[in-house]
Amino acid sequence: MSHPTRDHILDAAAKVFAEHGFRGATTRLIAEAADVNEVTLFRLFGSKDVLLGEAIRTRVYEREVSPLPETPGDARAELIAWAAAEYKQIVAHRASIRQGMSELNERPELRRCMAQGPLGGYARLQRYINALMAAGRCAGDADAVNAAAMLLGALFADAMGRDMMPEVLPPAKHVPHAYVDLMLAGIGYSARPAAVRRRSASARAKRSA
Amino acid sequence: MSHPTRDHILDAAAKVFAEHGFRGATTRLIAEAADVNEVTLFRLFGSKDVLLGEAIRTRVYEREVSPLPETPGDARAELIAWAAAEYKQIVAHRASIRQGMSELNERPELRRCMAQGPLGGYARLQRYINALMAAGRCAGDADAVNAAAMLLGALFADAMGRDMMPEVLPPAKHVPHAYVDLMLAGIGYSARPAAVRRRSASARAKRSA
DNA sequence: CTTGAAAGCAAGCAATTACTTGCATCAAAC
DNA sequence: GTTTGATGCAAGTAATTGCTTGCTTTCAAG
Repeated sequence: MSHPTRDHILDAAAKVFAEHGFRGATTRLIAEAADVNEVTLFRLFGSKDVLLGEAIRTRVYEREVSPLPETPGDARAELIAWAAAEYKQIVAHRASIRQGMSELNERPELRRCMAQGPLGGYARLQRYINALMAAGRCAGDADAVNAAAMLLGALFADAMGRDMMPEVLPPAKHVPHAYVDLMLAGIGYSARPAAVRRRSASARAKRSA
Repeated sequence: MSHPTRDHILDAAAKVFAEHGFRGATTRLIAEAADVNEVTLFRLFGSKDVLLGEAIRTRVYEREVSPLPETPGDARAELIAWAAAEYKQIVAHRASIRQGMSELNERPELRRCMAQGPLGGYARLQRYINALMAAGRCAGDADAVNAAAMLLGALFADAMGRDMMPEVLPPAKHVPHAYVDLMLAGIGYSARPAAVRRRSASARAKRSA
């Protein structure tokens, strides 16, 4: 290739990183994957650290955030759509995410940009659940932090674990609605807005313990 | 040290692996951590692969399985105790687990022994939930696979994410009961055995969507 | 056609790493 | 006291890796 673009090289670098991790992503491997002379990497980026840093930042962690309405309408449908989008992204980047997490000890500067995406997701979901609660559409004693952590955690763990042990997980197609429904039931959600609220199952379980 | 034991070296190797991963766990680093001459490693184990393989297998993935009764009694208490034990183990080994997951591409032979522990947990939890259902103590349309995946997934993701973004997660002490209560509420659990079952919140949500 | 910037290519360098070899040391078994 | 077996130590080897250098090729703008 006579005019390799920065983008082209960054794509290749991100791919090699996803497969082999930081140490395993040698400049020779990256050059080969980009179909570019190794020297070009150094001329364009200066060092492996800079190249991989930019690749990881721009190709993995600067993901678009999925939309979730500020004021809940059909909560189940909205949450399933949102969860499906989040899940899809995590699955798509699962290899890079695994590598990134394992690199946290040795490259702590990545922590902030790694946490950025997930943090946004948690915050958005918490706001949404709080809005549901404020509208009287779920149990009054529901905890948005717990519920958001549980749903996003389940999505994350599912995406990470499916490669390793698909047989104990729900079928991939059911993932978003399976976890969303469980979470909604967990916070005592009812589809009818402003319906009369009973004590939630959670409250019942707690009281009787 | 004049008589370094295999165990001592394996402990050190597992520790170095947890911090630096497979490639980063150089034989020099391991020898230094074990306070042993590097040559001793090769005399005792033959190669880095064998040494680290045994270290990972015996120190990380051959974890004891937490007990969960075959026939549920006080389900909330039993599940919280079990979840707390599982969570504690995941947290304790979180660094090694991260490294192990990132190494799956390059050392697929570890997959089986890596999945062994989690698989047992999922299976055990699924059986327990099915027993709850059979006893009529939760919604008849509950799905043990989904519920088990959600609870264990939340515990796993919480343990993995807490280093990176503790601020969006429940306080560490609340983790077991927070997720267990959400899951129980999600499957429509009631503490009273053989109580009259209403349609679960999950079923309500589904029907109205 | 000339020129200049950017890419390729071959070679190499210094550091690291897995692993080996040869020898000295030391402690306990006989 | 001597043997024996395991360890430490110093040195070295071959391969890998990040990065550099010097030179040639390419290609489009002027």
